[in-house]
Amino acid sequence: MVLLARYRSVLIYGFSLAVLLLLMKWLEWRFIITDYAFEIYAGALAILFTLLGIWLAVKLTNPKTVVIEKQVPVKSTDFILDEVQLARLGISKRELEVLQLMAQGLSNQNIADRLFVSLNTIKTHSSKIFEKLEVQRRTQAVDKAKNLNLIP
Amino acid sequence: MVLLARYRSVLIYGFSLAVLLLLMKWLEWRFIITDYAFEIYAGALAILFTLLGIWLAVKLTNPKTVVIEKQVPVKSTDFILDEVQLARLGISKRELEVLQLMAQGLSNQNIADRLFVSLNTIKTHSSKIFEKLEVQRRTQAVDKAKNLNLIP
DNA sequence: ATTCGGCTCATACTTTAGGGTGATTTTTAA
DNA sequence: TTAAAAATCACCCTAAAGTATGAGCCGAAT
Repeated sequence: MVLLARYRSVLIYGFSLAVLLLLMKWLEWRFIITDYAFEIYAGALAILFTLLGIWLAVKLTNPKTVVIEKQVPVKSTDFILDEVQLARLGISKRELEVLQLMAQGLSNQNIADRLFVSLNTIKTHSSKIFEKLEVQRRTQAVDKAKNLNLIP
Repeated sequence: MVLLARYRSVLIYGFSLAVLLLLMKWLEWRFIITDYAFEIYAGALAILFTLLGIWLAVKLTNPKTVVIEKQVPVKSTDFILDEVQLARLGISKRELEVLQLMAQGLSNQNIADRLFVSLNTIKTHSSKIFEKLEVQRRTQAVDKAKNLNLIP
């Protein structure tokens, strides 16, 4: 049934063709086609089938898909670490790691557990981070680090 | 000249039509069109002009455009407060204010000074914020609030 | 081989943050 | 106007964060 619906246009076209040929036959019987009338007949036929062809084409043509890029504000998932800043401030890999976890709201104890080191180690890292970022508190560090593109 | 280019297809069609009519005239002169040959002639004409019509339609039809919105990440400098979330969580104006300053790395004492209230007041606000955001620390609160679009 | 930076850990101490409770005063909305 | 919500503040106590200092370990560079 889907096939029938899909090729409905083709069927209609075929049916129309048959009807037209019958019509032509009838016209042939009805009038004697004279030489001068032939061009008119052929012209009418040409126009008719041209229109039929156009109609058929329009019906069957698949719509061309045009991709239009619409600018949609998306929370930029892309983050590019500013390694220049990182080097400039002299922040080590481990310190950056701590900074990232800090930004996620983890306590020093949490971070220590996560990295399998002692609480004191994290405290030391934190202190160095604060020194290098020239801040006093972790919330400041996180804020500044985000602005400097050190963390997402 | 643009017009000429635009309607080139139409011109070609018209030219083809003229050529075909001439051909028909020549054929007429060449052979005596007998009754039995007429249907074949008409059929060929029909098919020819149908194809011509299809070709014409395809050439002239403007492509049906289907707009597909492609999400392009744009760095969103703009921040729109999610008031729905704010209402859902029951966070008051003052609390949001405190939250914003908290996100900037200010200590409770700093915030108290900034808002001309006592440290205890800020502590109370903080506690309520943490309750409503279901967090334990200010760093968590800031992180969560940013994800919920409560603060920039 | 030795110096140096990075990572680790510890102890001691201070400051800040956070939890709990209770209370007063505005402000807002029914 | 009156009840509810918001904002204010205090006191006490605990937990977490931050400061200061010293030290051992290890790998890379000189």
